[in-house]
Amino acid sequence: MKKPATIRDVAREAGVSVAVVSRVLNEGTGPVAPDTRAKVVEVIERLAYHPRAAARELQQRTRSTIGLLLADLANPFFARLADRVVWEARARGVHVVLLTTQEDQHLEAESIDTLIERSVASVIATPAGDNLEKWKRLTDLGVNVVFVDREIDELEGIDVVTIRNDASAETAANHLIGLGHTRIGFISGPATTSTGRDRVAGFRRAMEAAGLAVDDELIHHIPFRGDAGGDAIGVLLSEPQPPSAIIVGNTAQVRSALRRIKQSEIRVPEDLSLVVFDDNPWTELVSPPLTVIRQPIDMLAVHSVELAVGRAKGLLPEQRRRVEVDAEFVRRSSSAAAAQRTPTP
Amino acid sequence: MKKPATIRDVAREAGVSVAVVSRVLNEGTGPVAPDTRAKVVEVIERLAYHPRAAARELQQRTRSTIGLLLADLANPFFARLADRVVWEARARGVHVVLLTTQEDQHLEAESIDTLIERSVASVIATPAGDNLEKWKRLTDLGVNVVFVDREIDELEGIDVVTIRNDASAETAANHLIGLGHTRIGFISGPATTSTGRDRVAGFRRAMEAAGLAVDDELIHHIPFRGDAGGDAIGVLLSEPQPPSAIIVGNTAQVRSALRRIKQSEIRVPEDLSLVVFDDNPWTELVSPPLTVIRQPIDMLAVHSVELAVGRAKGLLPEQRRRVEVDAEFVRRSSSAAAAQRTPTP
DNA sequence: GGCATCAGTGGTAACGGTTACACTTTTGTA
DNA sequence: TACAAAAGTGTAACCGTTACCACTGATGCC
Repeated sequence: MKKPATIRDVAREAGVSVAVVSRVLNEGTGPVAPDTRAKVVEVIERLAYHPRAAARELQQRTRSTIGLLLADLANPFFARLADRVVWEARARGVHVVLLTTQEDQHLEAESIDTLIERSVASVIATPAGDNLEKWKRLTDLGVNVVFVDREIDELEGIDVVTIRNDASAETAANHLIGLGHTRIGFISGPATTSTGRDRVAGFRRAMEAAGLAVDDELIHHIPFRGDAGGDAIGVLLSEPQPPSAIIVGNTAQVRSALRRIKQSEIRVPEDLSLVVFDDNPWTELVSPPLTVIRQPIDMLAVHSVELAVGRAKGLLPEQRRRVEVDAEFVRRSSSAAAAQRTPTP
Repeated sequence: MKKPATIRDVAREAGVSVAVVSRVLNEGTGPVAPDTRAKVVEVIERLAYHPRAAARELQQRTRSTIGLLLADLANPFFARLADRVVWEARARGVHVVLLTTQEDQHLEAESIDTLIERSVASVIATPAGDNLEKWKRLTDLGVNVVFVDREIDELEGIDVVTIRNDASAETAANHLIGLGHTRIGFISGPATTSTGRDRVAGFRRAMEAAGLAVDDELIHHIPFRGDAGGDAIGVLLSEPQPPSAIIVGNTAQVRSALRRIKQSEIRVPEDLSLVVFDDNPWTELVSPPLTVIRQPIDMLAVHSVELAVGRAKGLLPEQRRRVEVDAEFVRRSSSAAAAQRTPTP
């Protein structure tokens, strides 16, 4: 456990000054004679010298790291997003500090503080609650913030990357309407999140455009964590006039919703058509394979990293960006024509 | 975008020296009069002062951060592991830098360099290839390394946390043997990984103990990434004497294996019994619900963080630890008694 | 009353890099 | 040949924090 070599050790060993070593380290910051460079490189190699990130960050007041603040890694949607973000970031020579909020406002606030202390150049986040001042403080400090998947309307100066939530929900609804369904249930995320609201808005728009009434009883806003999906299904199915189709617009609740349906007598799609928001590989493995709105996670990752890194390097125009990507509608077997059944007495 | 306040700003504003502010910041490093403390705290609050992590790290030669080096976040097993690790780490006031290797040796080597530069106190990792000297260099530098899920035998001075892979495979095999299966296929991870080898070893042991021949043709070592699971299934099923049961001991390949089976005419469990290594929530949602070896991810996370943080604080005895946790066998409907069918002509 | 102890505070040298600037030496050009 | 420009190198200040040490009074104890 010998203490690691410093830049001065290298300089002494190579018979040059620290400035020269530093210039070798940071290509392009000044001229170095080829011979000298070779010599220095050799010594660096021999001493297994690694410049310490902390010292570098202290001097330059920013660092080549982006913070990734996600709601919940146990949710495959976020897990895959994280995977892609880490990947894309690395392709650009940038590292990622990962923090999770577990959808908790306090943890989110704490995490933002951490990111401030870490003086990251940019932050990619899925905001959970409102923590308005915290986010504002972060941006005031010059940290570039990119919201992905969700957003907070009240905040300015923040880039946003999302899927077209309203349009996606509209597509899903139109699909079911086209199949003859008139009573359609919708399970969404919390009304405090933009995704939770936007999807419902798109759903409403489709229904209204088709001249169908929207029964508020059939719209459920439930949290992303926990197992509220099953309960929501239970409530919907025990309505006096239960829906003949349900859209689960809350990615995290698909599993628990599905489990509840399996436990019941309800057959899919004969008794109930189902469309879910998800990008899980297993949606095609269950019976019947699910009709899904597939979120283009890769695109979300690419764009958010692009923005985060671009801003950090000052390559982008001042004007904040809003990137919306289309989700893909994948029809499988969980949605079918509405039964022509006579109304139950 | 005003530049953030420093400890000197706080000191000046509060009318004290920087030493006092530092002592307020780091409880227990020296006496501070109650009045003075209150005053300083007030100023810190007012200036929204956050000590810069970089400066702190430079001074103390370590930091309160652990590196988490995982193979593949898109794999739900690792994703959940990451989630738990981040969670457990935070509970101990420690942050996590996440890196992924995508099962690639070169990326792993790069990542280890990064961790050195970042001067993390500890690293929790799922080693991919051998990168022996890299790992050695890391430990030589005094970084505490904890391998989780997998291990590298040749390396000393590294803590290990795994499930009892051999025993789990043995359990799975015994379950199938007990159901009357005699030709059992096994799909494992790469032979270069300890999990890949250990599971096969346990399988062999069970077979031999039951006096059953182990046909090497029925044992497949395949990578964790990609879709080799489907191909392996294909090969197994087109054997002259196909197995009546298959254990998929490669978590990452369960999905692709399952998809292949769905595409075929084979019925589960009538024609083929299936036991898979996995801890995915969806294994109970497919038809039939899968018999699984459930890996106790929480335990893996708790123990590895415990070790990583404990070592960093010097709380643990020098002696390296090896923690093995039991996996849980969960019987569902994908495994059934072997058919008493007459051999096909 | 003298002296050791200690709470409370301030000054300042590290920590390990980067970088502005000064200083040689080489090269290019009139 | 002379002189300007450019290439190559070294010195030292700085980034923001902690830790060590020195200093001042107040308190305790014989």
